[in-house]
Amino acid sequence: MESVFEIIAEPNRRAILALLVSAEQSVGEIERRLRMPQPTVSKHLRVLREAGFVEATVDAQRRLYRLRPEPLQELDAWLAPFRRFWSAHVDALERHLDRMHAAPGTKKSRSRQ
Amino acid sequence: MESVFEIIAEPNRRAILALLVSAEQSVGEIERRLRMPQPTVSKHLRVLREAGFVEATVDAQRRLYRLRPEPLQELDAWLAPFRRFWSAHVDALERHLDRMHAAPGTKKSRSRQ
DNA sequence: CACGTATATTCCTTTCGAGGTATATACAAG
DNA sequence: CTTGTATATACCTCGAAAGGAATATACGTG
Repeated sequence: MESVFEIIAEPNRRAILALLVSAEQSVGEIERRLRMPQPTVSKHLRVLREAGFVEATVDAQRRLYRLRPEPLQELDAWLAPFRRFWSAHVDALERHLDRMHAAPGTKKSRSRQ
Repeated sequence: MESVFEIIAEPNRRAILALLVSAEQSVGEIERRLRMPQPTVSKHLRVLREAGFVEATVDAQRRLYRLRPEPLQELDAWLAPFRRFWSAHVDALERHLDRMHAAPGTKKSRSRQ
């Protein structure tokens, strides 16, 4: 389970991350809110911790988990080239629609090129 | 393999997507460029196709695969809340550094609260 | 139609990760 | 020191997905 991508492939882990985005939570709180067995929560938290997605501070017997930004930023960076791609795509669509609007009756106007 | 996240968890699939971001490619081209056995390429392309990441057009015996934006946009949308989180984080860090700069000698200035 | 090329599919095997149950560890309080 | 609470870990089992090898399908050409 090397990569950021594998880490967030697991739905329960994504749920935990989504929960932590608002505020830090103890294991028990996560357990209750997500209705997830405690060992499951602990195991996923371990994975998230070792991958740098979360960090914990000790408060008596509790551990308070909070989000760390780096791995998600890495994911964001991975998306960058594709973002360029799809904005180009939207532009192309807009131009296409513009052309259709400019020349309305041209039924078989020429697909491709 | 339901989710977008599971699809991109596989490194070879990410490589294929990265390759297609510049231009459409035939299966053979992908095979050569990524030095991947042909059945492997075809199987990953199937997964990507069924998940809507790519589409193919037929050109004689070749199939030309190209990227589709939607699933990656979905991923981008999932990231949005976290983006808000980490920009807040950066802001907090900046404010913190500003304060340190303003009051330099205050060694044990008060952790927490 | 036979053949070559391009791609898809099938079958098999192996690996890995997730969940469940039980148990260990850590801390607080009486 | 015993008990209760909070969290972590160990062990086991199961399913799913990836890779390899072989084969099927589709198309073009002589």
